Amino acid sequence: MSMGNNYELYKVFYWAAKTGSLTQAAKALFLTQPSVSHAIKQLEDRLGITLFYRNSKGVALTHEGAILYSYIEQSQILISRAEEKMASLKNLESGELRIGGSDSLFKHYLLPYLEGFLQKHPGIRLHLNHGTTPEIIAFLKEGRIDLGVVRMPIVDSQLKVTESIQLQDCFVAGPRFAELKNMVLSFDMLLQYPIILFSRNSRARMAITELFESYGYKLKPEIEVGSVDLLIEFARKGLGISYVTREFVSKELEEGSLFEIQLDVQLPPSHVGIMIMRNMPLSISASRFIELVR
Amino acid sequence: MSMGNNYELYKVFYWAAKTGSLTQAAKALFLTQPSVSHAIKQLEDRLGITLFYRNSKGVALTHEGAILYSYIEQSQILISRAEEKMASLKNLESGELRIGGSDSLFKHYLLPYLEGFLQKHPGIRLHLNHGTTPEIIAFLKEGRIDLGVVRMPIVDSQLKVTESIQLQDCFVAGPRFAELKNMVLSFDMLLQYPIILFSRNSRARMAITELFESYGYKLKPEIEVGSVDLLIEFARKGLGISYVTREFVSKELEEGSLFEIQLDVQLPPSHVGIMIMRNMPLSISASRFIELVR
DNA sequence: TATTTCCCATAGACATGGTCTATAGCTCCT
DNA sequence: AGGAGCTATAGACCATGTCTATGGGAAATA
Repeated sequence: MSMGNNYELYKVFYWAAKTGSLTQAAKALFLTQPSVSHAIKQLEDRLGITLFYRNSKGVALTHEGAILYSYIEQSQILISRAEEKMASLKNLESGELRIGGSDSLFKHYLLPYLEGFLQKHPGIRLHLNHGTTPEIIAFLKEGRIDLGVVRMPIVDSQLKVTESIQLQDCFVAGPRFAELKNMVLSFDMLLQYPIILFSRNSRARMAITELFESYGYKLKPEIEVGSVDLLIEFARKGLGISYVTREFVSKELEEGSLFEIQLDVQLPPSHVGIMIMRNMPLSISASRFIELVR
Repeated sequence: MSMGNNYELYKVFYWAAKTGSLTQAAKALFLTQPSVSHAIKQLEDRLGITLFYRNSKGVALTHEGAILYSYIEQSQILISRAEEKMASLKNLESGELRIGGSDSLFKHYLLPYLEGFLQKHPGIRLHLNHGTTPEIIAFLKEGRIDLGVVRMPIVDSQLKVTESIQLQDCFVAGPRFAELKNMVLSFDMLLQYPIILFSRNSRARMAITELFESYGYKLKPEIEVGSVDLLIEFARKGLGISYVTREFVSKELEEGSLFEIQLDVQLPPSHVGIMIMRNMPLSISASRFIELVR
């Protein structure tokens, strides 16, 4: 068979060589001296090479033993480093957390959790990948991210989605349209005003468009913008009425730079979903982060 | 206690990661698949970290597993190299042979053995250290040479000396003293001629000086030289009568450029001794070389 | 020289734990 | 639906690594 079959013997050899004493090696390894003696003898037998000179002071490497040691020492050091690294990963002293989602969810939903997590675990490197929901799902399946944060609903049998907080989309306007503040509008009335929508095929836009259609209306935006920030900004400047997530404009609503348009139809709420791969183990950092969010 | 206690598990991990399959790893390690499965599970449990994604095609490293692998791979490669190196040492495909002795013994006694040994084992590097007998003994005790080749007798309890071939010292002269060729000389007569001796405190010189003294004569050389080659050369040139080892001038005796002086007293023979440290394991190359010489 | 005190080696009992066979569950492919 | 890959699990078994007890040798101590 192969010669030095049992790698445990190299560990014993390493400590015996390093300490120059079987007794010391035994202490380091939490073994007894005879065990170490036996292990060394066994390694020597398997290799067919005498590795140590024994005398009453201890042991010393033979020439061949010294050659072996030069390799084994490196090998053992690598294993030690590996174990240290694993410990640091486990304790979240190092590692990385890779999250996919939309910019707005990062900013308005995840930010406080991320702050807390990074403060508690400064060794963790954070990677945020933004994209559309299908892109995020693709990232997840490619293993490029540990978890995705998107709007529900998600239907994909490979994914496990846990519902998180509820969000309420709504129409908001700036002071320019102050006359609408205390009114309850119908879709009909709303469509008299310039509408600002998110430009991309976002889940929220598709949902609201469908809702209007189900009532027999066509929702055609005057302006399309590419970011949630611009949706807010344009509404504030009076360029139109923006369809936004209420929770994302809570500051503007409070300070009065925006107000919510009241409609005679209840707009459907949406939920944030946290997606992970079903049947795939979570990275340590990701599972800890999800605990934190929940 | 410490986490990844059993280094055997890393070997299993290495092959599982390398082949991407527990079944393949089992084949490589001459184990069964359940054993590998169990070993991996155990390593994961001990580390507290999931190392592989399992699916019906096989296994794939998790992020953490990949980090572990980057260390373990190096470590395993080093062990493989170590085992290869040990095998090559054992087969005398590499290694070194360090011998101490006198120049003349190297040249006239060991040379043919060394030639044969090196031809058979071209990977072995030879180190020859010359010095006086006490120096050689010191080298041995310091571990700077594997074996020493010197004249007997040696008395040192730390050494194990095996007697090798017998050598006969004698006086030789060149054609200049041809008149002595068929004579049997007494010490008295011999001392009429210029004597050439080895200059250093060599064992042979001390022995012959003592012998003369035991017969009541004082052996005082006309010329002292520092090498055996010069002893021979000076005698050939007729500068005097040299005290040399007969076996070392066999060529000159045959071709007639030197002849042996016959004495009425039998000069004591000497033996070559091969010294090694008692109670210390021999290097592989040294023990094989000694077998060859014996 | 006698004594103590370190070492390491050996013997034999014991139990841990690694390995096996058998089997089940899963996914993908035909 | 069936087959052919995987991996996971259960439980029996025994090899081997570990222990205690002991012996012997060398070196320091007295």
